[in-house]
Amino acid sequence: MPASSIRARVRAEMIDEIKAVARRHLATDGANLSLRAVARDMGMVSSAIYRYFPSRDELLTALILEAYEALGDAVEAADATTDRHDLRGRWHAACRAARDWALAHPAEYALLYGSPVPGYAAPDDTVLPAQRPPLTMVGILRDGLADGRLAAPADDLPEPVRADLAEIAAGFFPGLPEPLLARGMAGWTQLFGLISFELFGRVNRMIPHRDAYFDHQTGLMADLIGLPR
Amino acid sequence: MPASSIRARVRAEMIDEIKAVARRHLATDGANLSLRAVARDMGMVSSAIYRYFPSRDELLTALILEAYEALGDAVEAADATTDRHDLRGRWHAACRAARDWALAHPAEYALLYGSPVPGYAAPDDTVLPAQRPPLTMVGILRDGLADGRLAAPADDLPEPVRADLAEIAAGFFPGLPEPLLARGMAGWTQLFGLISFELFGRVNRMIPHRDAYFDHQTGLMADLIGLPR
DNA sequence: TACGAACCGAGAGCACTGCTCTCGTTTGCC
DNA sequence: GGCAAACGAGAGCAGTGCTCTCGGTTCGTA
Repeated sequence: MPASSIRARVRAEMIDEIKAVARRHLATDGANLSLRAVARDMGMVSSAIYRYFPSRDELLTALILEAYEALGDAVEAADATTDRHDLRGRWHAACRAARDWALAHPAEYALLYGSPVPGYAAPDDTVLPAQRPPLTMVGILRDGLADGRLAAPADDLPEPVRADLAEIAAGFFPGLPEPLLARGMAGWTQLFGLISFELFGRVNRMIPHRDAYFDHQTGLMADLIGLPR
Repeated sequence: MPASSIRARVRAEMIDEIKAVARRHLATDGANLSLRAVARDMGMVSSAIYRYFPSRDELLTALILEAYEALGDAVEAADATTDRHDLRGRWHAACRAARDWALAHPAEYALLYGSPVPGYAAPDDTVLPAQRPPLTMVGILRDGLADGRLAAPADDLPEPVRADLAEIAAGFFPGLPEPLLARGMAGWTQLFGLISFELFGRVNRMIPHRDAYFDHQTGLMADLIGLPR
């Protein structure tokens, strides 16, 4: 039985519609979202929006959260639908999924990974969703290690780095060797750089064949990690 | 003989002062630069700024250009003051210089490498200065190849990728093997990702020892490239 | 079932933004 | 010396995020 039903339901619908309209504006007009424009699109007055979101930043936060979840879903789904033992295939699938999502939602990607808005501080809610893509990628390494298809590299890390990585491993991948984690994070870092360069238009004029270039670059990181061909 | 002297000099000084004040605002208030605030700081009325810059975007462009040059200077200087034959030392020096500059000028770095401003399109003037850091880094590889301290990897690239890279090589590093260029670009891409992650605060809470982590991560890319220890 | 409280949308208003236009004044070249 | 270009100030326009007030609706509860 719906506790506070009708009102609560239309309220939830309103919130969804505001987010949808805002997302549309984000896609067309770019990052600087105008609350007033969203309100206009909904046939409302700007102050009415404040019944649902206490500020423009809160609206942005809601969009960011959903975007993180969407990106995480895409990456995890791509990984999950690839042969568990095909480590390299999973790596490429995850990378491509992230890129595809970013190319399909450039403004939202910029919201997630672009320059942070000055006054804006990402709330803690966003921390976990933001970790899903890198966790997926490192998960591939863990699986490879588990079934013997992947060997941990013998890098000797400086002690502070090893300790930091050990802390991370303890939280997410108990037992994962630090050198392997380090290489996996390098792969994730490079993936982010690849997508950002492409999306923010810094290499486009130099590299026409972006799909093939992307695959080759992520393949290089797969080599660095040691994923078998 | 100063063609149009006093007035022109005063004008140039005004332009410099506006840029200086704007840069200060950028550093304190973040990316959304307010023309009016700059004008206020200079004891002027906002419309007076328009005598020197046709729009806020033009002011930003001027700042971006100078920032690119500053970053390029820093990276090139770091490389130039390292033993020519110490390839790995040069690589690390260039990477650290880029990171140090970014940490010292976070707002300007965000201007260069953050999400692009919606309406704003980077003018062609910025293309060459923007290429200085990656060119410096690939230059290290070229030097290493020239004096035999570095061997070109035997990656076989997909033909379109090889062709794109060959085009780039032809323009900047004639004769540089495409597989080596590809790995160098992977290094540059990862460097950008590393700095962005650190600056935009995505890994900070997980990795306290950032300096050591940074060096290790850039060292991994040096390994991938084949720079001798 | 009636009432009070919570919720909601509209509207006015504040301080701010980029930018334009006009109006005197100053400046410097022919 | 005169004239045009350059200059700074001011008013004003359209837009922004956000606050506050005012009526009207809705809902939980007594």
